[in-house]
Amino acid sequence: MDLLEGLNSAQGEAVQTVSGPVLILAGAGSGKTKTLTHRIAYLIAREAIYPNEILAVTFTNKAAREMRERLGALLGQDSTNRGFMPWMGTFHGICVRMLRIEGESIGIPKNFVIYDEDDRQGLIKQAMKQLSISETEIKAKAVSGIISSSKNEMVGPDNYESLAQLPYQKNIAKIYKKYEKLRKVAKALDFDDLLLETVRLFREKSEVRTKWQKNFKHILIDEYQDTNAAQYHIIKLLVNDQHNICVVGDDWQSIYSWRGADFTNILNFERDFKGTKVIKLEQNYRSTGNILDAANNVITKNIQRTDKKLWTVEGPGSPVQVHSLYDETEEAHMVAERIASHVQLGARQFGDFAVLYRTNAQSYNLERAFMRLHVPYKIIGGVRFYDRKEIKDMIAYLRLIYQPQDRMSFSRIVNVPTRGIGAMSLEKFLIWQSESDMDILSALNHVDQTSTITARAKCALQTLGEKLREVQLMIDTSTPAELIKKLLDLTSYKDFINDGTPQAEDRLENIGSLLSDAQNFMSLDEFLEEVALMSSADNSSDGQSVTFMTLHAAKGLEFPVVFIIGVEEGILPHARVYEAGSAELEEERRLMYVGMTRAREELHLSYAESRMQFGQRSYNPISRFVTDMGDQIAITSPNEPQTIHEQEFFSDEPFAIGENIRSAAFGTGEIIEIDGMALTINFDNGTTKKLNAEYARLEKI
DNA sequence: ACCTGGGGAATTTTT
DNA sequence: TTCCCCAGGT
Ligand SMILES: Nc1ncnc2c1ncn2[C@@H]1O[C@H](COP(=O)(O)OP(=O)(O)OP(=O)(O)O)[C@@H](O)[C@H]1O
Repeated sequence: MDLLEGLNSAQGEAVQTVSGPVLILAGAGSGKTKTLTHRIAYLIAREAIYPNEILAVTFTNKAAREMRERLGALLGQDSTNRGFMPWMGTFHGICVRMLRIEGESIGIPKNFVIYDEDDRQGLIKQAMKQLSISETEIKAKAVSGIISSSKNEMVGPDNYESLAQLPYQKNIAKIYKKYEKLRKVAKALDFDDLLLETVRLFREKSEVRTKWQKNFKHILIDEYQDTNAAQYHIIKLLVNDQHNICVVGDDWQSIYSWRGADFTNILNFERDFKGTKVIKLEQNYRSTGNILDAANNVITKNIQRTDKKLWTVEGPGSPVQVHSLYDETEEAHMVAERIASHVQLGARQFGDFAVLYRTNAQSYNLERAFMRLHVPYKIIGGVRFYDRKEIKDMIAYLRLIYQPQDRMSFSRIVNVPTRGIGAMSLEKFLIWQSESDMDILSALNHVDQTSTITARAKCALQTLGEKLREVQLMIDTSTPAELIKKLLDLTSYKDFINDGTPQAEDRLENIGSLLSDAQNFMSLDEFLEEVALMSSADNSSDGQSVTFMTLHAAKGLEFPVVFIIGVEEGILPHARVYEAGSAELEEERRLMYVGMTRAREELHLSYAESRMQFGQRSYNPISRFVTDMGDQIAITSPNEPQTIHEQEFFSDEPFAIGENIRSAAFGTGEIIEIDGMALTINFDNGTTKKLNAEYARLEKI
């Protein structure tokens, strides 16, 4: 297969410039990701680079999976055969692999566990308790945020302490230190540590660094505009003197600065790597002209940005439509109804649609409306599957037997199901355990040696210890699924969740899904890694349902028809940025831009004149971004006759190729092609016209 | 130690 | 509106 097939000349150049640093700085839908994928295939097939000598970084696991699939297809290989695959994944995923292999040299045990946001907050609470800092003073959530952003800027606890000025900050410094201490005892790394410790590994162990520098002959990074300081350092440490690094990105689409991402990384790339070949891709293959124009009008209002041109050979297509609705219920209803009608018309599948929003809470109304109209949907993001209570409980059991120092997992499950061990006993046990030199499991087995705990609780802890030990002995000889089954059995967990409430059934079902999920893994560490790193954006969408997600989660995706809801002041841009400053407002604008450029053929924006927020009705004006779009947009108000026409129209049968129709403007003719809502019609007067089925008001004859 | 209900806070975005 | 935390009763 010709690996340059289907690429334009700039893309081809990017693929074939195999040595030296390459920067592909290009706008939305210009084929950056596609180019990157072809480049990897080209390196393997033409340049005879071994797959394991290539490091490819994507933004989500899902993007990595898709890239693997496309790569497999290009190379004629099976994408599930990891042997033929490069090192591919998110920064976090790659760091976990690296630390599992090399971490011991800097004191990280092979079986470290990964702490998520909940674990981190839990551990912070424990740290605060030990320091007698009350949660009414400082909230654990706030501390977590500060620790996370410090880590992303590579500010450690000592460093933070020296920077702390206010008493509030000094308290946080104390908590930060304590947290780190507890975290290390628990043999756990939090999300940010994965990056930070990898930096430390390469800095402190030059022989490890040299080994991997030699190994990775080519490094490729997608969505480079959203890399943070730690990630930047990892790259700098890993690139060898050949400087075969290719990064791809678009500063207009940087939307994660709140997480420490810094788009100046991409702007400074040329400075970082001398002799960089810069390739610009300017042709957009995704969206129609009107969508592109409107998006461009929004983004060019930003001051902090590079200049880029984007053009398309597509026609203007239908205008961006702005819908004004009475309230959020009507808004959701409008979306559901329009999608149902489009599909009923026969031109689209449910999977062609995406509904995007600024905050997760906005999906609630959508769900209700879609359920009412029986329109199938899938939510990407929101509550992760692995974040459900019952799932987290089972994972905590697994984690504890995998890493018997994992204090958070133990705290979570010690009394789940209830076995008569309260907060008091737990605290006493943990104090005693941490002063002994036993891990938690051994301490449970020897709990009779302590005198501070009541006999009743001791007995319960002893029994728990025996059960956990029994499962732990099976680790090396059993699959994750078998371990889960054993744990369910020993703890009677199913009886515990089957409490007769209506949700019990869902929970049991979730446990079932967990089991079947686990079947795909051979070893516990593999499974736990997947669980920890799987993000909410990694859910798969299918062709049979409409996709709901946040604007952030939509990055890198595309859909024929996109709805963006809640395009109001206070929501998009979000009210939180008003006081924050112009940089934050510019990021909101980029978010709008990202959302708009996901659409291929149709883009609908909607806003509600009134909206229920916190049980209070609020009235938000239309977003400034809409005003900025220019005049190529069509505004629909709820009570104008247009809506009524649409209703009448949508009750019609779908159009089909070969049917005869009558148009008020052009007379009678025959449909010769259907592309979404665009109908190509051969009129009897000899002309051929492309008309939008929604506007042209065609009548079947 | 466990359960229940009342009161108050909560929503930006996530690897 | 929903969820989470705490107080008080059992
Ligand atoms: N040379 C080409 N010819 C035809 N279609 C192309 C070409 N290059 C890319 N495309 C198509 O354009 C669309 C966008 O490509 P891709 O997702 O790689 O863009 P991108 O630059 O990564 O976009 P974004 O930055 O918005 O995520 C895809 O559907 C892809 O198949």
